[in-house]
Amino acid sequence: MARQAKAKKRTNNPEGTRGKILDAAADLFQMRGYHDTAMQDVRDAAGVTSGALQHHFPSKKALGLAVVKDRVADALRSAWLEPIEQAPSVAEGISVSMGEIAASLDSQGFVRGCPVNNLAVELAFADLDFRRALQSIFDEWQEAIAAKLRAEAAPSSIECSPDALATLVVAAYSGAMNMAKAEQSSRALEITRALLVSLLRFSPTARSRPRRAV
Amino acid sequence: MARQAKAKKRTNNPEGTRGKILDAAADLFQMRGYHDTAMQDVRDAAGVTSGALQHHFPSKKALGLAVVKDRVADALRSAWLEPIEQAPSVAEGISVSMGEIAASLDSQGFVRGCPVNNLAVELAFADLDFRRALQSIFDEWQEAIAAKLRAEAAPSSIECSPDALATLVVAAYSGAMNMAKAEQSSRALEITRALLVSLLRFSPTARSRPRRAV
Amino acid sequence: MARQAKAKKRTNNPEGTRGKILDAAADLFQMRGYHDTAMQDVRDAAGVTSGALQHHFPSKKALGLAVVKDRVADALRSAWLEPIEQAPSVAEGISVSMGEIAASLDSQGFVRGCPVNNLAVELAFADLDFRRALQSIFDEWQEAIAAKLRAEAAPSSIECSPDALATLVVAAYSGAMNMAKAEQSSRALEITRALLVSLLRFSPTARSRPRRAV
Amino acid sequence: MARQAKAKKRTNNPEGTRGKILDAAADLFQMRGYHDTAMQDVRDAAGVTSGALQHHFPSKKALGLAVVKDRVADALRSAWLEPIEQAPSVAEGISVSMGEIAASLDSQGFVRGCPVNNLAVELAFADLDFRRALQSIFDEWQEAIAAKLRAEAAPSSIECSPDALATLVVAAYSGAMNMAKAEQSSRALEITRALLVSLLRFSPTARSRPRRAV
DNA sequence: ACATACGGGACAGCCCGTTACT
DNA sequence: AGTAACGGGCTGTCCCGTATGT
Repeated sequence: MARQAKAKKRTNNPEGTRGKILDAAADLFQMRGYHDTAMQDVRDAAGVTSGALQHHFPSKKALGLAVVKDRVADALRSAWLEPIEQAPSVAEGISVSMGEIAASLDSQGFVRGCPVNNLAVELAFADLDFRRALQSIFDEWQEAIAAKLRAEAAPSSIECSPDALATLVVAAYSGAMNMAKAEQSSRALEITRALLVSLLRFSPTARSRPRRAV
Repeated sequence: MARQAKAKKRTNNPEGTRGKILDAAADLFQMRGYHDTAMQDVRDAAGVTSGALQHHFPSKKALGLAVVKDRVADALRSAWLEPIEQAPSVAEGISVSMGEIAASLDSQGFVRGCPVNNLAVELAFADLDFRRALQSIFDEWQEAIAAKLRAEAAPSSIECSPDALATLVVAAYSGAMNMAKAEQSSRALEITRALLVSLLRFSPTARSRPRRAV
Repeated sequence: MARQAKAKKRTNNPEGTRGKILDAAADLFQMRGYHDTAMQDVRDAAGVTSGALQHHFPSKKALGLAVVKDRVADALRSAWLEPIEQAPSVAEGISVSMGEIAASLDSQGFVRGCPVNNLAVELAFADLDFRRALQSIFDEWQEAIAAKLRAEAAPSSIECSPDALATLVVAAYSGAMNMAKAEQSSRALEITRALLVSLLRFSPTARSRPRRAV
Repeated sequence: MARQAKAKKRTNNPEGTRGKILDAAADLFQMRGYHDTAMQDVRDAAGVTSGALQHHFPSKKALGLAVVKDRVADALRSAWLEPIEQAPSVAEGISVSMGEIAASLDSQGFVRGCPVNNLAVELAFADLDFRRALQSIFDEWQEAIAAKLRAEAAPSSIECSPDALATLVVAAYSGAMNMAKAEQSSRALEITRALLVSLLRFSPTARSRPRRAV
């Protein structure tokens, strides 16, 4: 995953100082949280000096927001948005996304949690700027799922509107990730994936059989 | 000669002092997070001195763990475990719990998030002791729901086992709370509540006609 | 070593709380120094509570002075004063004292230093009360040696007066102990002992043939 | 023309700042001891800010070790090593060194003790790093004297080897300084100086008589 | 652009002592 | 006599940000 030939769509100038800082910061923020990460930790992890760090990010908050916008958002895109767009159905897209995440958790051996979640829980209430940045990520996330759901044939009932279902999907995933973090296991993630998939297959939008949830 | 009445009188009240500290800490940890809360904030909020605080909680971590065990666990019990036990069905229990939480959010006007979630996301990965304490809360939570589900007649398929459903419920709630925190609104909570309830009503375990949710 | 039948010569009331505290404090002060020893360390080492400690010694300084008077002075007496008094000559007395101290250092495997020295160096300059207490110990020490020297016949030259020689002996021992502490070895102590002994044997005050050192 | 014009101007002077800190720390450590000196005292005495102090010395221990290496060692050099090297004989070198030290004590009116001694007694046992640093100072000290003794003609017996004599000299001085500190007087120092000098004059290196110590 | 020096403020933990209580 | 609660204050360290220097 490090220096792979295949470039991301957005050119992040991975060789640059800024990129190294963002990588290090994204990693530390996800692992230890924003407040428990000192700028000096970022500095050390990125292998740059305070001056260089200061040059690119005038404050810790600026760095945090940049991480949200330039790293977390991208991570979400590649882990969720793209798989769902390219999948034949929402159910399969979710299955793939969550499956791969769970698999990577298992291979890693530990669960650091979802970066969107982590930062949202830690900062959304206290800081308006972070809230806005994270909220727009959540919105984009739900909208991507809802759009795909809408594209899947049959009209849905009010209670099971695509928007509502999308919210449930994101919520269930987020919460499952929290639980996975608390128990350092992919168990909750796998269970949630299975239930979510079967729920979506038999949701009102599917035609094959009379509606039977799960 | 004047000695100013007996204003000097100090009254020992260990349980009271301890309780005040825990209350203040639980509040601050939920609102601002663990790392962003200074011991001095706790001290001030509780109206105690450093000495008293030190006496009851020798370290910040000890205070944090005590908050988890003596306050967060209790909050979960009264907000989730008891309503579910006393409700005629899981669906109704969940509906009541989440409904009341959403209602209190609306009346408050802001969303501080679920204390279990908040601490789990911030601390579970980095600190083993917090992880264990929070994990046992998650376990208890799921088990309470699963037990109630098991008591609701019809056997379920493997995928829809009471345990799995319970995990989904907790995950969906947790994630919805995260989203609610990110957007400072009870929207995600309400949507998740509605979907969860309808899902549970029509799940294999339900046999008779749906009952009215709160 | 705990509840042994064989009592020390001086009855220190080993069963009493006060004695336990003094023993623990003397030990800690010698090992870690006065300022690096917390009252709580003393409390823990002595196995008593803060209240009990407070009851016997109203302040840390009071405890320190009590240690000087009730423990350090006694230690000096049994390690130096008595051996010298009972020895046939000063040279032999010194040889015995320093030899035994060096031997106990070797068997212990570490050098904690001389308690008189340690406290004098740490406290004599800053605190008048400690200075006085320690100074009187130094005085007693020198006087005991000088008295014995005076009793050893031949008159001495001015430069080699008994008082001066006694000062040199105490100084050489103290400094050797410092060096022993710095290098954690009895080397300096042994060398100093040997030189001191041969010096005293051939000093103007000695008249007869040298006697065998212990 | 006051320096008021460019009040904002801050001038970087790393060596100067570092030196000021070391000077202040060396002084305080000698006067009040290591543990009784707060970093804030150093900060205030040096007239620097916490940030600057932290930048140059990341911890109190680092500062302490730097003081030993950059100040105490130098002080020893100018007070002992150089006088001895330049003196015609060891005896005279010692006489000069100790005499000047005693004289400065008298003119000061108080005795703060020998910095090597003070730190060795306070820290050598508990801290390995300090022990090593101080031990190497003691070694250098003895070696300088021993080397000069070796250069002084006649071969010596084993017991009165130059190394042994050097150890005695250092020990006697150290201990005398301890006593001087305890009684706040140069008395012990002067006595020790006189005895040491006369001892060395008649030491094996003198040819006139068959070896007879003192 | 990057690197070092510095400013000033906070934070968690500790520590000595006093006071209520048994 | 002995225990536990409590009162304040201090200490070493850290941390974020700015200024200087190259």
